[in-house]
Amino acid sequence: MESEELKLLLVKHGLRKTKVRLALLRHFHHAHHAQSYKDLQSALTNDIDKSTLYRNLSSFEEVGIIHRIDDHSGISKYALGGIPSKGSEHAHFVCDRCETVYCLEASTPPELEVPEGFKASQVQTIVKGICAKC
Amino acid sequence: MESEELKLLLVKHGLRKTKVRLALLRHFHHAHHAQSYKDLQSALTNDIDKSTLYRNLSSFEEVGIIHRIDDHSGISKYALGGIPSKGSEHAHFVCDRCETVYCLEASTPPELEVPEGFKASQVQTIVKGICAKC
DNA sequence: TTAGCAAATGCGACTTAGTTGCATTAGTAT
DNA sequence: ATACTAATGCAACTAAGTCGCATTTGCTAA
Repeated sequence: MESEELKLLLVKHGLRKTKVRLALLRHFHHAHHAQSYKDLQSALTNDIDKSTLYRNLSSFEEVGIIHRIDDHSGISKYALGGIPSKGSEHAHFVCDRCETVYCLEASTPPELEVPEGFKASQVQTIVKGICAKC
Repeated sequence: MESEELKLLLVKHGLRKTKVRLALLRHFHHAHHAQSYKDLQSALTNDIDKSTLYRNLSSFEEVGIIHRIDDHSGISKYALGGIPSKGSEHAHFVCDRCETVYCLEASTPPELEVPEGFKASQVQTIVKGICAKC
């Protein structure tokens, strides 16, 4: 993805083109797995303020540029792609050894039985195991 | 479950019978949904030290008396029953309105496809929706 | 181009779940 | 009863994430 395309991505979602945002998006585009706050902070050469970074992650999530992943580590991870809507849901793989989180794009959400009176609207799946690198 | 049974539960797992632990277990036994630290603290009449409570939850989890549930709220919840092993896994239901967490005992774990080189060992599922009470 | 406004940034202080070290207390085995 | 070990309580700490506010920057319309 070219710089121009990244800028378009921001404009398309009504977000201003700032250095921080472009740097973030550029990194997300190169990353092949989900990124934590720390991953992002250490990847970006000139460091970004904590609140700024978190606020941008929120904005990106809100407009659907990225989605937040809870891998049960207590630390949120983020990856390109919008919040999975009905039909586009995908599971996430968490490596037990290196703790890297991958999106399992091809995964289909299972239809689960819920008790009488309960109404399910969304299913979130996390697969734990060992990744290809470990 | 009688007091004697609760004591046996502790002994069986090599844990000492203390007032705090018995109170905790008694409450877990009456609870019909997963309990957070706050739930437990406010349910127990004489309050328990924070570290003591957390340490006991860890001990219980370690020996398999309870299991910890991550409902993506950032707050761990706990419920009776050991860490789900192959075959005894179950999903968890999180109410979008009241945030109560229920164990879906009857749920079967879905078999998910993972990419080449990846090895899945466990699948954790969270179902979001509206519970019977809401 | 520039003036002006709203949005984004950076900074610091704060919140809150959970942890750790340590002295004291209480279970348990002998 | 004794003595040892584990559990408790307390206080101080950690770390992810949030919030208020002053300053800066991007965008728009004159």
